[in-house]
Amino acid sequence: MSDYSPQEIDKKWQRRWALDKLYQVNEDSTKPKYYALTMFPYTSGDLHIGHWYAMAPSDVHARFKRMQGYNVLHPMGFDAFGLPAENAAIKRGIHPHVWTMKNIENMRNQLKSMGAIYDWSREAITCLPEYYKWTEWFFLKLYEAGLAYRGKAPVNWCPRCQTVLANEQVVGEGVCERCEEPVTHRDLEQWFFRITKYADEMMEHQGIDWPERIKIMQRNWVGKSVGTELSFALDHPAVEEKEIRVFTTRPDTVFGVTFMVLAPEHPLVAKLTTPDKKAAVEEYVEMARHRTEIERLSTEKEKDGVFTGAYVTNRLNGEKVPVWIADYVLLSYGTGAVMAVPAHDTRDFAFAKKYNLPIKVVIAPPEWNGKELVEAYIEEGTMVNSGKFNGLPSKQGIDAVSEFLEKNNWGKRTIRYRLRDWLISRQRYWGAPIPIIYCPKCGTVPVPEKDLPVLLPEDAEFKPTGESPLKYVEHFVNTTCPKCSGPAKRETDTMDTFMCSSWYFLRYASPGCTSAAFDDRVKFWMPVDLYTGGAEHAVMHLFYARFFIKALRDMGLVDFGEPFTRLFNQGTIIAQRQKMSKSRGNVINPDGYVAELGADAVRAYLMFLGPWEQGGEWNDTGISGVSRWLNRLWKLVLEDYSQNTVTDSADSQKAEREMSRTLHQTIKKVTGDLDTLQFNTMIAALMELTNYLAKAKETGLVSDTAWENAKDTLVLLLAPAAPHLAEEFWERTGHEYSVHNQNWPRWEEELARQEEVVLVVQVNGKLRDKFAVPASITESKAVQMALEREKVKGQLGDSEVIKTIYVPGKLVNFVVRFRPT
RNA sequence: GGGGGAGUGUCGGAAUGGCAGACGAGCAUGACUUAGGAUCAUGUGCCGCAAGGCGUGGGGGUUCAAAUCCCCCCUUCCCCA
Repeated sequence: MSDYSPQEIDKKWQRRWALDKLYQVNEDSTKPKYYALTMFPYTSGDLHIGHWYAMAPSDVHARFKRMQGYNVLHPMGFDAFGLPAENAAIKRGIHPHVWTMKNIENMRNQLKSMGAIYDWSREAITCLPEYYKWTEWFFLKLYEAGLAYRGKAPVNWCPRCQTVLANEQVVGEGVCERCEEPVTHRDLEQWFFRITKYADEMMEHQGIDWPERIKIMQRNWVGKSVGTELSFALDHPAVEEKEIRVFTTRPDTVFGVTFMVLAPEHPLVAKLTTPDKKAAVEEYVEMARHRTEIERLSTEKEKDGVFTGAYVTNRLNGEKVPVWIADYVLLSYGTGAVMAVPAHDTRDFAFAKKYNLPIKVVIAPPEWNGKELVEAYIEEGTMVNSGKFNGLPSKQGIDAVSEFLEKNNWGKRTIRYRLRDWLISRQRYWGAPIPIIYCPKCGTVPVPEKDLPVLLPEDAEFKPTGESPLKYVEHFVNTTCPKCSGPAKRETDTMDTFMCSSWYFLRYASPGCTSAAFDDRVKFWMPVDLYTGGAEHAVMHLFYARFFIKALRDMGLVDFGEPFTRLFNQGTIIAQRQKMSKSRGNVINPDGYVAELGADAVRAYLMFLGPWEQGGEWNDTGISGVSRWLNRLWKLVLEDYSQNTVTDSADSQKAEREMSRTLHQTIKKVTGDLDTLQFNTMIAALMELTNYLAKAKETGLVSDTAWENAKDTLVLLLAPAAPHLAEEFWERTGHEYSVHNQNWPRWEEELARQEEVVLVVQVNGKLRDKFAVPASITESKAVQMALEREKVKGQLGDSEVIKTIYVPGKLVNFVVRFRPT
């Protein structure tokens, strides 16, 4: 028997599988389909162990489903447009296309070394014209459907880099990720997708099996609040506006308003401020400008503000209330003004206390005795001090007051969302061009479908000017209007790369389709049965992809409304107790481990180091443990077995029964763990089986056929986790290629059942003894046997047994009262 | 501040109301060996000579029985503001 040399085995089988097209997928409908998708990687350069952590276990699951008889699609591709490619161009003078394709080449080879069942003939690369042609097409479709529009919007702007930044590039306390300059805002004409049209539907996750946490994040992201927008009358000589509008979810408390607060940046502030307050107000506005939003909204920080000297009138009761400014009110959120009800809002309460503003109770807590509140009462209660609404439960008051406000034209019930439309314009080169032409005569004209793709010109210059590099490529910009054939100009912004990743799963299902973005094969494969990836995409990619599919559904292009039926988020893998990052220099590259210990050891270790959803720490001694296990397996499976002929057949029958039981129990455990993606305990179960079989081999009690059967079962169970080693075993033990085309072993409940169980005996819930009994033992027999045990007798003494608890096959618990001695 | 996780031996973790610590790492002792970061065997939660007692971040509760369910607190990670 030769030694286990994973390097050779890896290469040998990877070559063979590729040659035989073993993992090529077709739309064979004789088997149930299973679409297992892993989020595709960004083409950053090389694959680190984090990528393996995302991909190896999902490959194991896909392989398992394949052996279970499903027609499995488990594709791979590359998210290839994006900023880093452009930065590389600026920094090192390499063209983004060259940089990206080189990275893909490298990453593809690394991926191949993992031994996954990716069908490379279905690969999708988002930066190639054959792909982004259809990304552009989707833009046109959304435009036709009225879901794409152009409008002015503030964008993040770094004054030092002279460039627009994506939200993700604004880090920490609002600074540029590259130069750490504080980011400012600029107003630019931008393209948006009307994702807010789907706000309500985006909060629903009916019929899909997603982690609660992600669903909650998405609901919070939509941030629906039902309330009323109402106005306060303003009568100020210097101001045209005759009212200030506020939004509240608690119209039942409007009678309790004792002041109003404007955001310091509110356009009315300068006009409203009386001369005597001017200095203080200006000073405060200046100070607020230097605070971050986090500081401003933190409830730990004491709220401060200043009085403007102006007043507004509460229309419900005619009371004049002072107008303050405070930085806990943000202009960007809501109307930039809030009505303050200190009695029933925590922040308003603190503010009122600090500045000695009146606190007027309008919602009486149950059994309130008219005393001053020591803290804001935010719960429901009975309306008081509220004119004709007095005595009404506050819950009904919300409707009653809203109705009254509406009748008088002082307000309107409104639903407000935190969700904003999706801004897809990027002032960048390395993305799919927005297929729009601006004609002086015809206005905004979409590029006709037949003219797609709008190709990215190769000869752009990458200066960080803050404008799209395409703007300076004259042969790109200058074009003719598709309508009137007059001279016209192209849109020079490109699309957010999340646009590319919002439909790539459709492309995998339609490889080679040149006449459309996708074809009927999508009907066969979609929706994705299991989607796995990091949770960081909760309110970005996963959100956008859902929106996309809903929009396509409404256009009649697909017949389902959710792209991903089941979602699972794996955790993060860390190194040296920290997240891996290039700057920390703790990035683990899998290549060295693969070269030394083989792909199977890396795969198995990643599964074994902890629960997949928790992630964990990479650790060199940990992988050596797994590697040792594979070496032990090598010996166990390939060394000759010889039955110990001196044993009688009763012993050997018993041993065979036990072995069969262990096998069936392991099949059950491993199958269950693979279904629920609990890879760590699956590997542990396989290790246990290995240890068990090693002992059985030594005793040599079972027949040759029983041994062969046990070995084969082990190899089959191992096949998804360690595909190379299992294939080698399969060949060397004389089976027909390939192990990966075999059926997944089934267990029989009858054979997995224990014949003997260990019964635990407790006295008053404390463990006192345990002994083996037949699994079929009756309650009375079990109790009787327990009472006869010496240790139990000693514990019980002459005390009185009040109650006996029996859990079948598990334990007997005697509840006793000790006699006083 | 709000929302969501997590806290168990020396370490990664297992057990989701019923034997706490599966599996692996580490450590210890022994075997084999010229040698060992190899392999094999045995042991390994803590206190105790033992009988026994204690033990799942801390405190309280429910239960015959709690790592697991409930309440309060502490620590920590992630997301949002």
